[in-house]
Amino acid sequence: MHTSLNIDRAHQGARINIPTYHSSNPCVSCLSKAYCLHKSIDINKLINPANHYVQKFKIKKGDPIFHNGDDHKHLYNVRDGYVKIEHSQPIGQHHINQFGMAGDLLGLDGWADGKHRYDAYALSDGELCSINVKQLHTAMKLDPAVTMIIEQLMSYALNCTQDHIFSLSTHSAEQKLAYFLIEYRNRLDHLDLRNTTIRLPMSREELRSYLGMTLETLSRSFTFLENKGYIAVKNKEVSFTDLDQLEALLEPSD
Amino acid sequence: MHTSLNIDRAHQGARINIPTYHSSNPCVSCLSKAYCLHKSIDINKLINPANHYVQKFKIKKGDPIFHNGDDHKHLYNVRDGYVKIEHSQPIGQHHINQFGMAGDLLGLDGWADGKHRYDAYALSDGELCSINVKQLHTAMKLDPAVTMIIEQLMSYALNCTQDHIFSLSTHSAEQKLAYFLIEYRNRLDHLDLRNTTIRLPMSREELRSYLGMTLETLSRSFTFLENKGYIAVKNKEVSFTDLDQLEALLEPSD
DNA sequence: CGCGCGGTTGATAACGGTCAAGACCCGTGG
DNA sequence: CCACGGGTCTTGACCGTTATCAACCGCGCG
Repeated sequence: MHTSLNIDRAHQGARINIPTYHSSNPCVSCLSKAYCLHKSIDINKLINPANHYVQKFKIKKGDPIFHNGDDHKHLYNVRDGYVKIEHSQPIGQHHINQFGMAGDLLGLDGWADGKHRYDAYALSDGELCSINVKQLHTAMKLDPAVTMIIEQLMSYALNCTQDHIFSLSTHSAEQKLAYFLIEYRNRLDHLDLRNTTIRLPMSREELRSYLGMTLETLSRSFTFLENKGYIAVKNKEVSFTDLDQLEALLEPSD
Repeated sequence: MHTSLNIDRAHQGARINIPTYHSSNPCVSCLSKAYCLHKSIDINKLINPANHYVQKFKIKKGDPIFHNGDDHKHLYNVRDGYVKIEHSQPIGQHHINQFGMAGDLLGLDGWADGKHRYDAYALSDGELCSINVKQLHTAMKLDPAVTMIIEQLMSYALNCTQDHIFSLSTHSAEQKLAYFLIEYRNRLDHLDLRNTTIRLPMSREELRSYLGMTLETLSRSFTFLENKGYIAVKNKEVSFTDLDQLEALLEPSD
């Protein structure tokens, strides 16, 4: 089935298990390393002091991470928790264009002209790694593998947004929700957080914004999928009761 | 694997005609240089033989440039003419996610996993520069400025797709068209092709796909904008008769 | 307990999709 | 040069999906 293949392939970045070492470098003992931009870099290189450009810190639900207009001094890698990336409109309107989870790289929007275009907020408590852009450039010179990873991650990010565009421009409301749920679940799968029940970290309002529909239509789409028996919804908990049928919804109608 | 300076033609089957390699660097005499990824690189560095990774070639309307599944061996910079980037669906359906014009860099989709995800075709006769990715990497090591440019262009591309997402998820059909026309005109402006009348290189069907609506709705949106007096439409020629009002359409309703 | 907030459900209207027909454009060939 | 034909584009009538407006539910909290 094509559409699901699409989803799967979009998230096929080969994720490698890297054995743990011990050092003062936060990356060396990082449990999320396998999902980070350092995933395929020789771990020994990270012990090099020149590569100490990563700093980890905790975030609490609601904390801002960066703002539109801020200087683009860091990239951020999510270690734990969930974040949203949104575009603030003048009249108090927001449009969310990304939900980030462990392993996602944030802040690529600022690289074009040195300023962030979007706002990022924590949707839950969590932990981030900030990556100093200047020092990252130094590391890129020292180790071409870092450059490769960054390129790949940016290309990957580009492909994800293209998938989003595809969904927005071709799917119905119910299909958009189904597509989102499947894709979201797949991303969790890759983090070994697979479960038949997932908990959505975002409110209906935030999801509405991401999917480009109204609150009411989103709510009706949830109940539609629930009545069909494809999912079970309890507030922010979603159980996948018939994944095959849910995916079948996305097949081009005959 | 390509280590020679000659442009390889390892695409499957006959693709595009790449002429034999000239001794002089095509960038040095390139008229489109100002819109290219080399725009802020010292031109003298381009004369360095190690930087001879660019090959220009002509394309004719309808020519494929790359295909989904192709190895990602080149990036392409548009010198002249117009191209479309589309995603082919199994059942003969296409979804266009980008229209490229002079100065646009194509093929970033393949960097994530080494294979192109999309198809690119010429919408008009034109001229492209193919940039060998391997040799580009060499150039990036030699000159960090190249790395910076690539990063910036990828970040810029990301931001453009985010703008597209924003339009798709918040605008009405007429607003989507207005937004597209304004943005398209702005891009032409940057190429010093400013004119009150522009000629769209794509068919209604192609534009329909890009904007995520039906042919009929697109057509009606054109006539809506025309009846309002904001534009004048004659086939693919569009004149901007009241740009201010057209832009006012995009302001959040009062 | 009552209030506020997030979420759901219902009735109605508007927008956009669908189906069908007609107009226009343009290349081809008489 | 015009007539023809096929594809592209536009217009019209109708219908389905989604937005809008409004009421209601359930839960947490002061």
